[in-house]
Amino acid sequence: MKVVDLHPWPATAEEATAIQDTLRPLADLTSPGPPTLRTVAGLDVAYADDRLAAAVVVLDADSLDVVEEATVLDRPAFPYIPGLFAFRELPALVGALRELTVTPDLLVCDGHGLAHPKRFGLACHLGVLTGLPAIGVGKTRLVGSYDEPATDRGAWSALSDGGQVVGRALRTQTGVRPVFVSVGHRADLEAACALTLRLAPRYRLPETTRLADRLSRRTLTGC
DNA sequence: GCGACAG
DNA sequence: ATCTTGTCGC
Repeated sequence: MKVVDLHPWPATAEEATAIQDTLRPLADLTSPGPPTLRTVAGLDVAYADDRLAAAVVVLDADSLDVVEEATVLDRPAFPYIPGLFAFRELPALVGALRELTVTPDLLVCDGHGLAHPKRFGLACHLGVLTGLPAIGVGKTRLVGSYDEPATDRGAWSALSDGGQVVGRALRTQTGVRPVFVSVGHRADLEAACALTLRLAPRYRLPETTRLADRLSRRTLTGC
């Protein structure tokens, strides 16, 4: 699939923050979500020493069967700084997306979107660069506070930061820790949570990110 | 100054 | 993210 170029690429944290400020207004935070959902892509990155492997796995939205996979071996493009995490993985992830022959209807990112100190996490960034609907599903919190959701699958509570609801703590399986869902691009919070639940029929994490995680690790090991 | 801090 | 054994529980 086609993805816009990433330049200019930041050399400093200040430049990276400036790019976030520039792109933030382009994120669509209120659309109802993809009208038709045929394919869904999960993205993840694995690290070893100074190398990384980015993986994208495209699933059939109904059967959750794998439709296509793509990987890219690379070096971290930026140091890890909370809030600027996206700049570390973006080039490799975009490279993997470019190799896809099918254009997915949704991107499921491991990390946050709106639930970010500057309201522009990885899910927003990838959504804007690709133009595709994107949501963030994080394993841990970056910003905000929340009440512990009820114990049953589907239970949730608002994740609030700076007097604003930036996401939800969503229980995807009864009795497991919640995941943190936030809007990325072209899909509102309600849709993002419904999609997350649909993609996580059996485990805490969506099948998209579980499969992308597996693929990224295998790629790093087998080379 | 002291914590908190996606992956 | 990654380093890592056994162990508690369904």
